[in-house]
Amino acid sequence: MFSIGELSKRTKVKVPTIRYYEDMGLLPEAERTSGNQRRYDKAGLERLSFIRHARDLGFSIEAISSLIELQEHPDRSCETATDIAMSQLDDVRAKIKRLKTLEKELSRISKGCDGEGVSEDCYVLASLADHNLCDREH
Amino acid sequence: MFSIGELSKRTKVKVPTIRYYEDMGLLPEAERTSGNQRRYDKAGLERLSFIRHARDLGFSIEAISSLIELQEHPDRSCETATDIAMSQLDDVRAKIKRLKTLEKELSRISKGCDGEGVSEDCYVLASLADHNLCDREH
DNA sequence: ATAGGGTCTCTAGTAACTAGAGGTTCAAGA
DNA sequence: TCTTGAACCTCTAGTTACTAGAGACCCTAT
Repeated sequence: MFSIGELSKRTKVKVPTIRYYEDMGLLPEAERTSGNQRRYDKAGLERLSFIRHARDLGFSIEAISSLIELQEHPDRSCETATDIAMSQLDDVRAKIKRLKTLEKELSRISKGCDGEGVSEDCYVLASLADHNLCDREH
Repeated sequence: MFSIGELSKRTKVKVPTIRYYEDMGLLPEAERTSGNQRRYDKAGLERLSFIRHARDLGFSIEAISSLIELQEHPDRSCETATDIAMSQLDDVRAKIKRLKTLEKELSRISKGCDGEGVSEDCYVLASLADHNLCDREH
């Protein structure tokens, strides 16, 4: 059994965040000492690692809740879990696509006036003001 | 002179968002009719288009504020504006990199069990629980 | 026994909006 | 000119996923 601070160190999840996850129902209510402090065991550690990992992958708290529920009622869980992961994957792919467009535009914009000379009008500001300069819609 | 609804239609920025931008100081306080309704002109339209475009590119409200201030005091503005754009570009590139890693992991996870048969243990849940299955740190 | 670091709860703040309540104004048609 | 209803007004509160702070209490090592 170890304290919340210890759990925090091992999982790299901050202490208030752990309490927040408990409030949100992602973590079960922790056991307490007689002095009301939370104590955790290996199961708690694993559960929190799972959550942390899923958050790192961009799953929302809500999605993680579903995943955890599936874990606890494992009848037909795999398909739904796969669905959740795939929709997460769609999101990620859409974000990448969008960001690549932005990268293009931004690199064009930033290159505008870092040499000498062209200080009369700022190319950055002009580019932002005039959407027509963009290659694509966004 | 046109109403906030009209401005909203033309810029595709929602009405409450326009008011929010005014509160935040991104937009100057709008002129009002005798009945206290906001009225805008071409300058207002251009300013909001600028903001919208910059937001689309992922600039924070704070960054946009700086950009607007530079616009209004154009002495040496170009270098700072370029700096802001470049740091934005760095952010975008970092996000792309990170998302690509996630994409790989997620596509590996989702492929785990969409065939038949393997329903005993859910690969999605197992993958999320065990970070060691990942190719890289994240 | 006591010191000080860790922990407790609770409230409020963050970014960038969005939604709703309750009331007022504008513009078009009768 | 009057009326009606859509659009507008302000203000408060809610969203997501936390983070920060206040003030009080606990735990452990010396």
